[in-house]
Order: sequence, then structure tokens, then C-alpha cells
Amino acid sequence: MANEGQKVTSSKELGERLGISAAQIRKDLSHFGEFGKQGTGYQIAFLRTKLGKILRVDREWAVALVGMGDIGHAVVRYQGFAGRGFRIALIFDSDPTKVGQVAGDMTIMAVDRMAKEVKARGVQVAMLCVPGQHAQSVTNTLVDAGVRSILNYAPVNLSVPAAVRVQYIDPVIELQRMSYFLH
Amino acid sequence: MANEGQKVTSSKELGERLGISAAQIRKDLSHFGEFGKQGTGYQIAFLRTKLGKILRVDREWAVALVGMGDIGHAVVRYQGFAGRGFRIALIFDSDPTKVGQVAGDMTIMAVDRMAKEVKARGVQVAMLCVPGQHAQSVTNTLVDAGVRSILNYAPVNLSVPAAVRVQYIDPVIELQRMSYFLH
DNA sequence: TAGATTGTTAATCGATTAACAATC
DNA sequence: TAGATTGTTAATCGATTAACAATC
Repeated sequence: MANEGQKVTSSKELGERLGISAAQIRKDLSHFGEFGKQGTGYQIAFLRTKLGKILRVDREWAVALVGMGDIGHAVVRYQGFAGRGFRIALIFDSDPTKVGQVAGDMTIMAVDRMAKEVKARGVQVAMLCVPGQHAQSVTNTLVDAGVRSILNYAPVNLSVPAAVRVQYIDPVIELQRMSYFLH
Repeated sequence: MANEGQKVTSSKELGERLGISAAQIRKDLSHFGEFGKQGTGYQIAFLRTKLGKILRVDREWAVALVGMGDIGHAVVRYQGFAGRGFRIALIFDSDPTKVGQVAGDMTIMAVDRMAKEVKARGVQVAMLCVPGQHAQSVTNTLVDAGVRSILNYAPVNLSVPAAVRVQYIDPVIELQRMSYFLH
């Protein structure tokens, strides 16, 4: 809406755009504060700033990428991170022939240095693009080094402490979600 | 469990493994039929077969892949589809220099042929790896040709008829889901 | 002032859990 | 037969929606 030049919106309009009820919008927003005005609605720029802060997407998070196989390469070359709150700041691989090579504008580092570098930079976010059989041990190292959010491309369930969040990207799971509706 | 050689399980054990209650397991399963026996539990092989049929993952679905950029390449080379119910059967790209090239064991076809080929083969599932600005028009063609499940890698919301399912894979969205928990 | 829309309370709805008769 | 565990009903819990006083 901001990009469309709109200045003010209402719970009604937000609900219609999102396919949920106006009451739900008001309930959810009011959980975090009073962002609107009776009779007027919500100032879009103000609401956006507030929500950005609440969701911690008001800054740029440094991300460590581990594993430079096909997926790792595609992720590095993906243009979608810049401007959406994330920046790949460190890249690691275990293959000595890859270490030292340049990917994007980063140099690939050896995984031996991972714990040290992640700690030194205070990196809290990682993307895991390693083969399934290495995913858990790399995860353990990352968590020990202070990582708290992991985006895992390996088709493996990770076990992590309760304070660490994991999201999974597995195309097969997403396809299976939909197969129930096929015939 | 089947792979571990186990023959029988219970709602209690299933719940513990999945982190949900035994009552929930029984309720959900009973929605589709009576798969267990009092005092004994569930025969794992039988249950697996039944669930496979219910979820339509008891066969192999042909998938059309559209767009052979970085992500398309990584998807084609991904080994995880075989044996999990999906097989890339058709590959399309709009770039004439890519058409005719071989990827995996498939030949890349021109998008002009997409509608015809998808219809002829009765393909119902597609993976969309094209740039955002082309995602909607490619989707329209796919839907017209009979596709009912779309896995979309483009960071764009697709509008489709109610009978068509879409799942989105966008690493930034997944990272943002977790940023609320960072500090 | 009159109309619009918020934030919140109370009512409703749906999902989860507990309990238990049936039965293997 | 005794113990175990299902499928299902009833109770509980939590989430969504409707309603409305407050107020811009």
C-alpha cells in the first residue's frame, strides 16, 4: 500500500486484502499496541515502521551460508535478499578445492573456521545447504557458535535446543502437501 | 518405523514421535477409517499403505519444471524426488539458447510447446522457477493446460482459480518468520 | 454534529484433550 | 481372563467473530 502511494488504511481494507476478518486484524494489532485512530484507521507508514520493529525486520541481519553445492550456488546468486532484511556475510564449504574461491562478492571459507568466524561476527542466522548426512553436525557447530535461526535445505529433521528456530525448505514436502488435492 | 523393522505401533508412540497427543493421532486417523485394533495398535505396513492412498502419495506424479535459471538447475540436479512420489517429466525455458540442451536426462523444450505438452501428458503438477515478472503469465498457461498444483519459487503471489493449489518457496519469507525471535 | 472506525469485551465456533465402553 | 489400546463421546480449551462503547 505504501508503494502504491496510499497513506491510510482500515482493518476492513487490510482484512479484505489478506483474506481474513477485520476483527482479526484489530485483535492481532492491538496485542502489540494501539496503532490506529477511531474514525480514521491506520497510518500506513507508521504501522509499517511499528510492525517492522515488532517483527525485527527493521534492520539487516548477517547470514552465514554453509555448503556450496547446487543449492548453495543458487542461493548466493539469488537477488532477493538485498532490501528484505538479510545479507549473506559468510560462506563456508568443506571442499578444499572450493575454499578460497569467490562466490558473489564473498570468499568461500573452510568449515574449520566456521565457529570462530560466526562467533567473531556475532552472526545469528544461517542457511544450511549441505548434504543430509552432514546437516546435524554442522548445526551443532552453528548453535554452539551462537546461531539462533537456521534455514535448512537438507531433507533432514534437525534437533536443536528450544531457543533455536529452524525452518525447512524441501520441495518434495511442499509437493506432497498438495497431492491430496490431485486426482 | 517400517525402515527400522518395526511391525506395530500405537497412537501413544506415534504421538510421542511427532510431538502431539495420542488422542489427536486417533482422532485424525479415525476421520479416514478404522485402521487399528483395540489392545494391539496399528500395523505399520498397513497404516502406511492406507495413508499413502489417502494422501495420494502412493504413485509417482509427473512434474513440469519451468525456468532453467540457477534455481531450475539446482532443482533438476536435486536427488530427492526419486522415490518420494515425483519425477520431473518435462522442462521448459523461454531462452532459445537453452532450448534443446539436456538437463538431467531431459531435453529443455521451448515454452511455446508447454500448453500442448502438458495437456498431452496429462501433467497436473508444476514447479515454477521463472523470474517474478513472468510467473503469473506462465501460471495462467499452466492452469489452462490442466495443472492443479504449483510449487512457486518466484517471490510473487499468484492468483489462481480455487481448484488450483499453490505452495511458495521463498527463503526470505522463511528467514523473516524466525527474525521475531532474534535479538 | 454525524459518520466512521478503533480497541476490547462477550459470544460463538472449532479444535484438542480426557475419559471410557468396546474389544482385541 | 487381564491388560492394552482403539474409536468415539463429552468436556475443555483456545481462537475467531460479533457487537459496541469510546472517540477521532
